[in-house]
Amino acid sequence: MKTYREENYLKAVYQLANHDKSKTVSPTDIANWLEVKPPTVLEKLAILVKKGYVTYNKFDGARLTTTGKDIALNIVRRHRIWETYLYKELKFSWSEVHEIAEQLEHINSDKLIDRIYDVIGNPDFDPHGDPIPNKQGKLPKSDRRPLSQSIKGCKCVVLGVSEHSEVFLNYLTELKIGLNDKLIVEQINAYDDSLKLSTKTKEHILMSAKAAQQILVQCIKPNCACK
Amino acid sequence: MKTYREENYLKAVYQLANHDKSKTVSPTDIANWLEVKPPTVLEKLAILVKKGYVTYNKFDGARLTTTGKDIALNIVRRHRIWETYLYKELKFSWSEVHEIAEQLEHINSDKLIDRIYDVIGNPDFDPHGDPIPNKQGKLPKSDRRPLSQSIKGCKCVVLGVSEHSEVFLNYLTELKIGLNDKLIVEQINAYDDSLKLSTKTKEHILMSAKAAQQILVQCIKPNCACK
DNA sequence: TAATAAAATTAGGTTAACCTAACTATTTAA
DNA sequence: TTAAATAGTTAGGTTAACCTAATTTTATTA
Repeated sequence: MKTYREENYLKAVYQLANHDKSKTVSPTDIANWLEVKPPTVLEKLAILVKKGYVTYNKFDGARLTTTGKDIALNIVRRHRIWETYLYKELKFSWSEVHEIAEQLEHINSDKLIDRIYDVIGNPDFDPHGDPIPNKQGKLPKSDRRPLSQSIKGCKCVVLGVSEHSEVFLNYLTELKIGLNDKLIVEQINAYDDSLKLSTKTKEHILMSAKAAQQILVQCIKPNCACK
Repeated sequence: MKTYREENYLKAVYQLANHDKSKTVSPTDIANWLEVKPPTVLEKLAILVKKGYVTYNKFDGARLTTTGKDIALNIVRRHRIWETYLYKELKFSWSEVHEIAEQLEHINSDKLIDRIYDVIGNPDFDPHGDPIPNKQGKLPKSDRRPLSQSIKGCKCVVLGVSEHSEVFLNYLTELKIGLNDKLIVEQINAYDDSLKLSTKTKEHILMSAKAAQQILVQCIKPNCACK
């Protein structure tokens, strides 16, 4: 039996591991993420280890086993499907969908998920550009990297954002930058790495390196030297 | 803070009280309904009494206070809105909606409920004909009573069912009797109280008293002597 | 590298929500 | 009307999920 708490612990491990792949997932990280105290996490980790969902030791931190990852990906799937549904079908805004999806993701009905996934047209990506795992837990391929890694002259398409905060999303809306928009990097300021961009609708957009790090793009300029 | 368990206890008291208004709601009734043991119920009742949601004593059983009733009716509201939504928008069948709505009713987002209530067209009744309480916990008026109380010659409109089991609903579907259908009572068998009915599409339908007790109707024959 | 800070861990405690077993009070029925 | 059955209650126990405080490890930095 998987309770919603157990699901949340597994999802936390998954998300923390993916957020920074170079770092191990420590009990303290999980505790901060879930807003509980480290001893609570240790206790739960022991249970998850016993159930075969994670491995844990002080040096490698917590890692999901294959089974654990399957469960985590299924919750991520449900979350992203609900977010898309709330956004597209029920006309919720960017900033509202996450919190409600956090609750809805724990509703236990495959048929319901299948049904709403059909209604939204079986997309591969949610409205943030995040990939929706399939039923087998496989993520659709997408070659995304931060806009900040672009070089001058690069032409990219916006495929997502790595920050989901309201203030950031509103900032993008103001700049009229949205999913699937094409950006041309006109200039990169060598001093602070800020960018000058142009889009179809707007030219000479100035953007800080900080913001550019949160925008995920794919280069579509043939033979571009960008990484 | 209202947990989903607390919500379920209050809903149970509400439903048991409404199911048989002449009977008090005993700890054992609640225990059977929620599939827990009586001591568990007693314990929870003490908490609910302390919180001011119910009153309890051995002789009157459990009764909801005004506050408790407001909470219970809000859950009933959410449940019936979700059932209608699942049925009408997501094309779930009669027999599937209840179980999923049992989970969805605990999702805490007034905005979500408002949104889906709008989508289904702000109806007063759910697909079982059960009234949907408004936000203030007021039930829409409906004058319903069992078909079994009809007399010969009575003409009634079907406004609901008091049994929601799959087998019963399938039986009605077979007889082509649905919500808002009109029935004429041709004959009542004095021996076993079985009825002979006719509808627009079918004549001489035989129905047991048992089934007729579960169908809720309103008489639409002017000056009918039925009760 | 020794002192300090931070993280991991252990020990022990709380609360909610469940349980069984035993007992008491109330009904029901012989 | 008394014995048997049923319902209500109390006592005491378990587990999950949290906690704080104290201790041990590990990492950082002066």
